[in-house]
Amino acid sequence: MVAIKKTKRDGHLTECLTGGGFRFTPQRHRVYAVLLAKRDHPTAEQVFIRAKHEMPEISLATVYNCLDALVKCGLARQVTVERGPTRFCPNMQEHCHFYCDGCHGIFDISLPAQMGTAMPRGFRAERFEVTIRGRCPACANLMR
Amino acid sequence: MVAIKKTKRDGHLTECLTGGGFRFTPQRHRVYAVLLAKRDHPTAEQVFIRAKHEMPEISLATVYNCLDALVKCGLARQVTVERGPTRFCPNMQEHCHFYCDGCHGIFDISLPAQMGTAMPRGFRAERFEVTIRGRCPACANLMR
DNA sequence: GTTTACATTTAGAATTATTCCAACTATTGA
DNA sequence: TCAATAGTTGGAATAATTCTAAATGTAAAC
Repeated sequence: MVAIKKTKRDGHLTECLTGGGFRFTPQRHRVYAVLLAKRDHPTAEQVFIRAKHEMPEISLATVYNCLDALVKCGLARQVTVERGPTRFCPNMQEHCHFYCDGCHGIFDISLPAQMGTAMPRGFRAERFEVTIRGRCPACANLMR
Repeated sequence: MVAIKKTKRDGHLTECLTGGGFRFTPQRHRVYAVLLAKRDHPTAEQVFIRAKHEMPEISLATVYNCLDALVKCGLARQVTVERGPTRFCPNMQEHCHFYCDGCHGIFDISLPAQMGTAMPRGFRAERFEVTIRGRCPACANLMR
C-alpha cells in the first residue's frame, strides 16, 4: 500500500475515474499528475519516463493503461496531428492545437471566433486542419 | 520498361513530381491513380492491395516511397485523425474531415463559413478538432 | 546512342509504437 | 476476513513504418 496525499484536484480524479467504472490507483494518480505538471503534449513513453522519477517501479504497460482510463473517463484527450506516437493533453476545454513544422511542438490555442486574426503573438499560421467527429448518416441511423 | 498511356492528368503528375525533384515512374503513376480512383482515405496497406491488382510486382516499401513523394510534391496529404495507420487523401482543396466514431470512416466536408450549420444531410457532428500548422515564435525567428 | 551518375525498386531485416498475455497484487463489497 | 474482480507487471506478440543493400531503371552528358 502506498501512502497518497489527496488534494482537492485528486477528488475530481477519483470522481471521474469511479464515474467511468475505474478504480483510483496510485499509478493513475501519478500519470494524471504528470500530464498536469507539464502541458507539452507528451507521448506515452515521455509520460513513462517522467512518472518513473517518483514511482520507479511503474511499467510502460501500466502507463498505457492509465492514459487509456483517463481518456475514457474524460480527463485527457489523445492528440494525433502527425504520423508517430500519440500524444496526450489534459486540457479538456474547447481549444485547438498549433503544430510547429519546425520543432514539431504542439501548443494549445484558444478557439477564437475569427481564427487567424487572433493568433498569439509570434505564431505564424500556415495551414488549418479541421476534423469533425460524430456519426455518418449510416451510423447515425443504427443508433435509433 | 512498362508502357504508360498518359492522360492530361498525368501531365500534372509529371510536372509536380519533377518540380519536387522526383522522377516519374510507373509505380508512382499507379499509386496516384489508386488515390484518385476511390477517395475513401485509404491506408498505405490498402493502397498497396489496390495497386497490386494492376501491378502485381509492386512492393509495400515502394508504396510508402510513392506516397511520401506524392505528399512532398503537393499531390496528396496525410490524414491522421486517430491512433493507427496514416491515411492518404488526394483532395488538395481546403476542406475538413468528418470522422465517424461508429464505422471509423473519414469523409471530406467542404469548409463552410459557419461550421456546424452547414453539415451535409444526415451527418451528426459531435466534436470539432482544429489543428493549425505553421511556425511557433522560436522557430519563426530561426528562419530569418 | 553509349556511358555514367544517381534515383528508384525490391525483399527482407530492423525499429517503433502499441497491445496482449499470464501471473501476481491490490481493492471492493459481502 | 474472504471472495470476486480490477489493476499491475514484464515480457512476448503484433502492427505500422523505416531502413538496408543489391539490382534495376532513368536522365543527362558525352
